[in-house]
Formats: sequence, C-alpha cells, structure tokens
Amino acid sequence: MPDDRAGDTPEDTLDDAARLMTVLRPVRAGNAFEETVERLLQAIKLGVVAPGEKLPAERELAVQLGISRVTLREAIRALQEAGYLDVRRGRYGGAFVTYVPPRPGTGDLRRVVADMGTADLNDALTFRMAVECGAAAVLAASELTDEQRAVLRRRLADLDEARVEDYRRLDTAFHLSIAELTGSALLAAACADARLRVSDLLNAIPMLQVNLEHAASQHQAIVAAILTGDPEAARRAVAEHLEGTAALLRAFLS
Amino acid sequence: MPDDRAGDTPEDTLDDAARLMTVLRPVRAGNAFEETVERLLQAIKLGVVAPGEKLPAERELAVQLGISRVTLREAIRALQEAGYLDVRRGRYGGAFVTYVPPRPGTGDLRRVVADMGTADLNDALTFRMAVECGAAAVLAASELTDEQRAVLRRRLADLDEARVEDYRRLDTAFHLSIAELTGSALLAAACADARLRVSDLLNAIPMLQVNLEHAASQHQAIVAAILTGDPEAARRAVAEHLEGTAALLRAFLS
DNA sequence: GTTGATTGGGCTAGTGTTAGACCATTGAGG
DNA sequence: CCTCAATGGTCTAACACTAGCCCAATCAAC
Repeated sequence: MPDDRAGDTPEDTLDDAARLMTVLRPVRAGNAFEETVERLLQAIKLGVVAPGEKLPAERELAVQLGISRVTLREAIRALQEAGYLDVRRGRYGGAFVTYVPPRPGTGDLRRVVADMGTADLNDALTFRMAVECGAAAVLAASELTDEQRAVLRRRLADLDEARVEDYRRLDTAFHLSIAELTGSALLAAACADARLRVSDLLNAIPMLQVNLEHAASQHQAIVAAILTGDPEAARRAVAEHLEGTAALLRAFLS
Repeated sequence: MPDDRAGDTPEDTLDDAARLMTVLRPVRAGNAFEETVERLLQAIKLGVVAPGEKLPAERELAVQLGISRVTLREAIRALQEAGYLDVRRGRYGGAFVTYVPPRPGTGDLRRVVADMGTADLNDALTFRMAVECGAAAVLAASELTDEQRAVLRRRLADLDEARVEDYRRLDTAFHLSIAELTGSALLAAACADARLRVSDLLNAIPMLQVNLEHAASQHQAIVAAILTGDPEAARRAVAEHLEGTAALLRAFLS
C-alpha cells in the first residue's frame, strides 16, 4: 500500500468530513451586537452580576469585551428595553440589573427544550459533562494551596446555607470555581460556556427538597475528592452529580 | 446575617472578580480576516487538509466559515503569500496545500514557547488535559455502536502503521476522533482548539523511537478502556499519555 | 450652593465587512 | 475544435463597527 490514503474505508472518509466541519466551523457566531447581548445576558442570568448590582462602566466594559462603546450601548439598550437592566445617568449611575430569575415550572421546560432542539440539548449536556469532569479531575490532581482549599470549602458552605432565591447563583459560583481554581482561563471559559448553555434548562426545573439534598451530598463528595487529591473519585462524583441533573430533566420532559 | 453578601471574605471577592473576567471576556479574538487566517492555518497545520489536497471552493468555504467571500479571499491570499497555499484558477482549480510540517529540532521549541509565554503554555496544557480526559471518559461511559468501535480501532491501526511524515497528522486524527465520536460538536470544537494551541509545540519536539513506543502503548490503553466501557481507566490512560507529553516538553526545555 | 469627577448620551469621519453581480480562466467531454 | 460547468478574480453599493470627541446629568464633597 504505497499511499496510505488509498486504504481509506467508508468510516475514514465520513470521519474526515466530520473533522472538516469541526475545524472549518463558523468564525463568527453572529454580529458583534448579538454576541454582546448574549454575553451580557449570560452575566445576568448566571448571577455574575447579581440583581441590584451594576455592570462595569461603559468605557471600561467596552475595552473588556473588545468592542466599541457604540456597539456596547446598543446591546445595553436592547437589554434595558427587554427589562433586564435599569440604566441611570450621572456619577454613581450605571446599568443596574433588575432581572430576577422567574419561579420555575415544568411548563416552561418543554418550551425551552423546544427552543434549543434535542440535538443541541444533548450536545450541551455532553459538553458540560466532559469539561466539568475534566476540570474536577485536573484540580484534584494538582497541589492545592491553603487559599484554594479555603475558596472551595467556602463555596460549598455558601451553597448549604443558601436561600432559595440565591441557590442557582451560588450553585453556578460553586461549579465555576472548580474550573477557575485550575488556573486555566481557557478551561474556565469552557465551563462558563457549558453552564450557560444549560442555564435556561436548570432555571426551568422546580427545586424539590429531595433533589436539593441529593445535590448537597454530591457537592460534598466532589469537594472531598478534590481535597483528598483523588482525580478518579472527583471525576466520578461530578459525573454522578451531572447525570442526576440530566435524569431530572428527562423525568420532567416525559 | 440578613444579607448574604455581607459575609464575603477576601477569597470571595477575588473569586468574584475572576468570574467577571471569565464571563465578560472579549467577544472577538480579532477581526474577521485574522480569525479566518488562523482557522485556515489550523486546518493546514493539523493536516485536516493534507498536503496536495485543496480547500473547499471559495463560495462554499465562505458559507461554512460564516464570512463573506471577500474576507475569505484576503485570508487565502495572505496564506498564499506566506507559502502555505498554491491557488489555481479554472475548473478543477482551487487552493492547494503546499505546506509540509518542518522537521522538528529542539532549537525551535524554546522560540515557540517564548512566543506564546509560559502562562499561556500552562493554560493550554491544562485545558487540553481537562477536555481530552473528559471526552475519553464520556465516550467510555456511552454505548458504542459497531461502527464507532471500528473507527476507533482504525485510527489506532493507522497510527501504528504511520510513516514519520504522517505521524502528527494521524495522531491528531486519533485524538480528535475520540471527541467527535461523543457526538458533541461543542466538545469536538474544544478538543480541536486545545490541540491547535499545542500543535506548534508538538511539531517542535523531536520524535524519538522510545517516545513513539510509549505513545503507542498509551494509545492502545486508551482505546482498550473506551471499548471496555471503563470511564475511570479511560481518564487515567489519557491523563498518563498527556502527562508524558508535558514531561517531554519540560525535559527539552530545561 | 458650587465644584468636580464620573457616568451615560450622542455625533462624525473613517475603516471593516457583506451580498451580489459579473468577468476570466481552466480543462474534461462531446 | 467547441462547449460548458466549475472555479478563482474583480467591482460596487450598502451596512456594521470603530475611535475619538464633546455634551448632559448626577451627586458626594466642600
């Protein structure tokens, strides 16, 4: 077989086509305005900027997002008109978050799933499973400073004491902290992205006492495995936790 | 404690700042032209489009990348002038890949690392570790069809029989196949991105017989764990494999 | 009150990007 | 030799986006 390309099987060519699709995927998800709206919405819905707090000043935020102030202002105006922000002028003014996550009901869930499509849903759940398991395993395999351990324990404690209206925000903080503590900005971004893609789903699931208790013990198992330095246990614990969420979703959908 | 924000410790505020940076990161990595050049360069350097093959037609490729034909042509012209492509007109014409990966030498490695910076290097290695471990674990945890098993075995066999000049390309194909077989486009994109960020590094490492043999047995262990359906073993196998690469890098750098 | 620093609001000139049409070249097939 | 389909090459008008500047509003500090 002088030329190795000559030995291609149908699987190979199919697979090569898949690789072309993967690498030559769109360079832009949309225009700058749309992407900015999306990003700000993420910050709001994830509770990175909590209700009542304000976004960074326009000039600063524009630099941070790598866009012009004009485009940023258009995005802010759209979110203002959609009721997510309250913009006030003058010193000590700014774009204040007015959005509070709606009380979940199963009726919404079907609509949310219908909006994103089952294929995207599976894609997002698989992606999240992979990156969060990977992040936890990597963190468990690394030497942790006392400060890092403290952050992790603190996030866990916050979540245990959380009031219902703060739960999602603190849950997000807990999950993202694991990725951030690895010190990899790329990994943190990937986990934030994964979380965002399922956040509408999570917000639509009712929070039942049983599920919260399950989640709490799973969170504890994750932290324990990371603090012990056991990557495999950490991976398993995260996998169990996320499978629990996926199962819950399926239950409410069927 | 009526307001839970009042109990913030220094760790919390630091961590919150990190989260703001993560979520409110730049929406654009550069202009469309730059991003397109980068993407095409990736397709070439990863061997997704092998030397002698041609890129898809401009009109088709522009749609695939989500940009205008004008911008795409500017990128192609830049790569042509840089010697990566040979563009031919007329029917059966196109942009043919002329680039062949340079013979690696350790002299280049220091320069490559200096170009990207140690922080970015660690970021990329950590990111790759997390997403590839996650992908392998997810794939091992899922029910595989006969076709999927065949693809995996085929990639492994290809790699075993690879000539030196094909090794990097087939190694890339093997690693990316794992992510692609999970069926998650997001995960495949993340792994492709991770691979790209270390590809210059890998290309600069000399290929020694000992290392190739180590890699071969590690690849076998990965496939075995996935086919057996053992997520933990799969994670461990990938972790060992990537740590081997990282150790090799460190060895050549010190 | 007055001031001053900080913030959003708005404008303009210039550049980047797009969609679409049309031209030029090539080579297989009749 | 001619034809024709597929491909790169080029142009234009419209739109998106940016950088930079100045104005208007606000409110703590004096």
